[in-house]
Amino acid sequence: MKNEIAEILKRSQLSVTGSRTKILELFQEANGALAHADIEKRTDDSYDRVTIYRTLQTFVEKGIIHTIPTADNSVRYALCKDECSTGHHHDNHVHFICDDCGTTYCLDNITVPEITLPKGFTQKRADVIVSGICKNCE
Amino acid sequence: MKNEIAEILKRSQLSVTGSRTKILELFQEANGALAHADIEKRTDDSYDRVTIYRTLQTFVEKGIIHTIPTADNSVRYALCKDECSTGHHHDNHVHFICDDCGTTYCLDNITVPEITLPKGFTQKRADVIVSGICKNCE
DNA sequence: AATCACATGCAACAATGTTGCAAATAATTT
DNA sequence: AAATTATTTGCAACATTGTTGCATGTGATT
Repeated sequence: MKNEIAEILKRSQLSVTGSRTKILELFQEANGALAHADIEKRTDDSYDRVTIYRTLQTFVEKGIIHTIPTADNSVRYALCKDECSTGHHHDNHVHFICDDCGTTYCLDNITVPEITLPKGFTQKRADVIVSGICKNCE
Repeated sequence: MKNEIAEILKRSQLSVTGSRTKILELFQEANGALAHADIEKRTDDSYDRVTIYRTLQTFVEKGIIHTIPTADNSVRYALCKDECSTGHHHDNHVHFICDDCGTTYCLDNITVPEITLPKGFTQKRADVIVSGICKNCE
């Protein structure tokens, strides 16, 4: 719903614009993560490359999306679930990247196991990146 | 030791050259991970940028170093411990990235917890990226 | 020492990301 | 509803990062 998207933007004190609405829509449709290039393709060059970069940056800052670490140098973004934005939890994520089709899944229902760090280290965030073959490619 | 480094290279069927020796040395000195840019700096532009790219690629292929997933778009590399090259284990790594100084630590002594994936997903590799404040910056 | 295979450097290119600024659009005020 | 203000966008220019082909140089092999 357009209205829902507008609400999300306003809640983060962002102006409701065409590009932001469209990009948020894309994230809601995609049930995986998106890279900058994906967004460029799926918007048919309606928006400037720079605008997309800035929109993604803004969304990350506002906690609407989060980045997913990858072993190659391709940054991917995914929608944050509610817990992300409320901040009432450690920023923990489990992601699965398919070696075959490249799709990135957010496994939100899986909790990140506790990790005991050496003395002197303080944990702020933990990401688990599992790679292998996904359910569509097996 | 130069000899030890030469041994590592020969074992992987690689010619022993200046750049490879130097870059391997850097990894042994650094007790963290290195990015391409770090290596460029620490070699004082003695080697071409392309050579460094290719050397890193080769090292990854031969299992001498491995990449570390990061949330920003900076690929980092770290030396593989013996288990990496022998291949007798899952490719699992726990890394710690300091938000303050940016140093990346390989926490080899910490084991990656088992993660139960949804049906249809097959795990090949798992990386845990913990970020926060390291022992030097606390 | 000569040959062969491989590694390197250079040049050129491609992709990705950043910054400043003027024009356009959204939000706010009157 | 129009005018003002604040914010966002697009363009241009640039910076960084990574890739490829090819001639030259160096390490390995005989």
